Amino acid sequence: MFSAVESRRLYRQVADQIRLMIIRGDLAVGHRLPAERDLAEQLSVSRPTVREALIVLEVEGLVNIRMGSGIYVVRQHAVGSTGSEREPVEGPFELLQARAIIECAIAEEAARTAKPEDIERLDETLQRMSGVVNDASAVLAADRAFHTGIAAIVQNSTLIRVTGEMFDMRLTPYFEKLASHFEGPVTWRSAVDEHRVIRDAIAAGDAAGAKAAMRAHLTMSQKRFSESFGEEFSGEEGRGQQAGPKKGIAVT
Amino acid sequence: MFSAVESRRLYRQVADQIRLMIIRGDLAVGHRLPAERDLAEQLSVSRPTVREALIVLEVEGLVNIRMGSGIYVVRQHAVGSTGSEREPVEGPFELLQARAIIECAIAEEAARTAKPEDIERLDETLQRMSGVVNDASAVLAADRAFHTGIAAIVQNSTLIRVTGEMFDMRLTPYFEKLASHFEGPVTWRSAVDEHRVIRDAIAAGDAAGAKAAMRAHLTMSQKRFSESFGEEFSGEEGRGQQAGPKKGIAVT
DNA sequence: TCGGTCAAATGGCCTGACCAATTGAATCAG
DNA sequence: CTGATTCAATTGGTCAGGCCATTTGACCGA
Repeated sequence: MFSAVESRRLYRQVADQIRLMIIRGDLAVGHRLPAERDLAEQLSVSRPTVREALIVLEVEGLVNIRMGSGIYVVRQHAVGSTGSEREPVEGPFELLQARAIIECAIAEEAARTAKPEDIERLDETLQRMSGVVNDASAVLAADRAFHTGIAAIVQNSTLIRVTGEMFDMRLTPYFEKLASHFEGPVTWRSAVDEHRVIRDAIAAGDAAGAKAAMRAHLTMSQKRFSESFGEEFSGEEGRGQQAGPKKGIAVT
Repeated sequence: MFSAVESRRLYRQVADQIRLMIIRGDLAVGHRLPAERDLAEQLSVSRPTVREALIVLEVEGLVNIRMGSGIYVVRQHAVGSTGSEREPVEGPFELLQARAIIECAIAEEAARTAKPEDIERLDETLQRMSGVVNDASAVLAADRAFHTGIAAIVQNSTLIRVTGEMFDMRLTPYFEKLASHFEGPVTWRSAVDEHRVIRDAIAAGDAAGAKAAMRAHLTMSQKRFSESFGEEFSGEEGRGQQAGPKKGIAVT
């Protein structure tokens, strides 16, 4: 649906066309594309439209644009999670399972390496989160900070990023709309308590305990999510996505 | 270096500025940005420049552009591996450490859940990889397939994607250039052997063994990477990035 | 052979115009 | 009074044309 709408824009179509030529190898890595003016003429579109298409491809990482020189192909396939790499669609339960596997491993590692200042930083996020359970956006930010804060103990920016991205993946516009209307202070307080258990295990250097606590937390989170999700679908079968749910959403 | 050059382009600066406003919460998720014409006036730039900046942000996943309606903030932080979310820059050793933590956890889980047809698929990737050790791009693809194939055993598309992305993160344009010129059949064969050990542990349902085998493989990979990296810098100190290396690069 | 200059080609940005899509207000009909 | 229709205003999409900044390669002179 979104995809169909998107592809109507001319600059997106031009980007798609050029991307296809790159993927097929017609435009080889390391080589230069025709100039913007030439592309515009060949494709019978305006030059700004070509520019816009090339910007799409540059952000995707396929090309490198150099002023005065030209546009160079740097990769044959898009990097990362933009565009088609996001398909097939990842379901919410898949996301939670992935988080369980990944974040448990990170918590385990964090328990082995944590220093007092790391624990202080975790405590700050806990304190902050406790104080904002009634503020939907602030509590989400604090929640995110706690999870990425555990990754930060390992001092690995890839882990921090992956943790943050997985957290953000749950915050699609749909779920964010739910959160802004029906947040649950009670469920957030439960989440804070569960965070404390994780914090304590990490502080104690108990790797197995940290893993188990994170597993328990994410399991509870999944349970809360499943309950609200099930209710959503059973009660709003034909209404589309604009209807509100009956209860607060699950929280980590 | 690359970052400094990039930020000179006005549309990139405008995108950076708007992104910052989104990250800070000045432009809240779900809300509409000012119109292109208004943004252009406020920022004292032309409207096409604003358009180009907004296209950057749309590809990054921060905004959604709707013709006739406006531009809406959909996320507070960029999704995936494009744009500023990549900063701070993730180093190659950080990436390997992250992979060790994440992929060991995935291998462990895979050993608990693998079925015979899963093992057959792993065997196919091993066989394929063995047959293409002299073809740089094909061996990389087979290598990637093995790693994502382990994630696929868990039947979790988030894990498949994260694994694939981490694999791809090593394949920056610089490293791809190295690979295309100086691949190493000997190192690839070592990698295949290490893959077999992982495969065998998974097939045996030995979670701890799978974890240890993956850890050993990624450790060896890191060792090979460190050796080639060190040689690269010591031998080509002032040449910039266009010089070729003296040896093959490390492989997983 | 090497360094400097210059012209051509390239991308970057701007102005102005017109078209397509959306939204909300006003009007009309039942 | 309520619901449907119409229309104007606003929005993004695309184009044409122009000029500026940067890069590259050819040419010339020492």
